[in-house]
Amino acid sequence: MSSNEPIWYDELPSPVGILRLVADDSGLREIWFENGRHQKAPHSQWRRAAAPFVLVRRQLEEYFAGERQQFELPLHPHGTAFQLKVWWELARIPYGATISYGQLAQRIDQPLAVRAVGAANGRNPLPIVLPCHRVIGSDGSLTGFGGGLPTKRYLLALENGVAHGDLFGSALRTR
Amino acid sequence: MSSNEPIWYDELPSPVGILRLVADDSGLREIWFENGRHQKAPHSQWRRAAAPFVLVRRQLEEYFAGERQQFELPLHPHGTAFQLKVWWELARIPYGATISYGQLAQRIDQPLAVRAVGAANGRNPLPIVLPCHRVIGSDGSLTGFGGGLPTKRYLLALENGVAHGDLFGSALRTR
DNA sequence: ACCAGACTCGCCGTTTTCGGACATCAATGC
DNA sequence: GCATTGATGTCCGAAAACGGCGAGTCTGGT
Repeated sequence: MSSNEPIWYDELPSPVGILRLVADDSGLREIWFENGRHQKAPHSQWRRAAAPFVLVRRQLEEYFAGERQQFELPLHPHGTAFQLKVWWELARIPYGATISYGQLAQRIDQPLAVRAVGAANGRNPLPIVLPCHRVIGSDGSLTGFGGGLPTKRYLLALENGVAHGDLFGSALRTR
Repeated sequence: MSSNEPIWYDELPSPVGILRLVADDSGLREIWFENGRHQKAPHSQWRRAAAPFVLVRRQLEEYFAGERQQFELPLHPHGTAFQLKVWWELARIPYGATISYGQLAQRIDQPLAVRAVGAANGRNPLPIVLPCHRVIGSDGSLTGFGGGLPTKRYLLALENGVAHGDLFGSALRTR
């Protein structure tokens, strides 16, 4: 049956809404956006606790304050071999940069697996920390984000030092 | 990914061949027949140990010596809800008795789920202890057994006090 | 000419769906 | 006798559908 190992969760307010954090003893497993796309209820056997998330909380707060460009956290995302390959490649996109899905496909040596990369991106269990928001359409359009396009736009604006007030007024095209 | 909880295994010689025993901390999980149908190699992360199987070993030895008619062991079989229902019902078939797949289906209040019962029976992870060998065709034929029909015949003969020598000469029809 | 959209088609991993096969058995029609 | 059929849950394989794409074509408006 499923694992007996304990799973922890907690919530964290942020400029882009409440974040639900999930972790096990070996690292951070998931981050959900409140009202995000794959929103689901915490599993009944999970336990709420703040202690496992002290590091995560601090680094995310620093990130949103514009004071952190890189995360140093134990991560433990779950997925297929292909998905993990894509997700770890995300971590290598520099802060503030953007690449296209096609380029990302090339970087994992599967230049034709473009749609598959898109699908894997769409299931990134650790948004923000694994910066899937830095991947955009080859024509510069944002095309999609689990936490909603405004959030994607906000994160990119944040990383480019743009003033925060214009959550809905950015110059970045939505399409 | 999967559980971190330790899994133990060991082997036990018996009149019907070597038995592979698998257990976790909450009870016996599996018994395989050497050369049985769903024969598989022990998982690489399992650890071999004798201590968890002291009780199991003694009770099985007593059973094969004809000195035990009922097992008193912590069991922890894994399966679907339906399968567990079938398997626990097996434990209520008296020593030496036989019933048909149809009767077994009735006892779990699903008189039509006869084939499903057959399939569940075929996946009994704890043969001998959960006596699937006591389930036979409605016409008295043995019809099938994970450890081979001769073994099924042997177990039934043992439980009926028949002399052991005739492993292949029993009067019980094979079909 | 040029450009923005709308449309088509090929690409690929994952998910979903579907169809059989099973350690059955009783009823039916021939 | 004997083949057929229907009822049940699960597993397994195959097949199809489905995406946070992208390059190419076509169309219509300037």
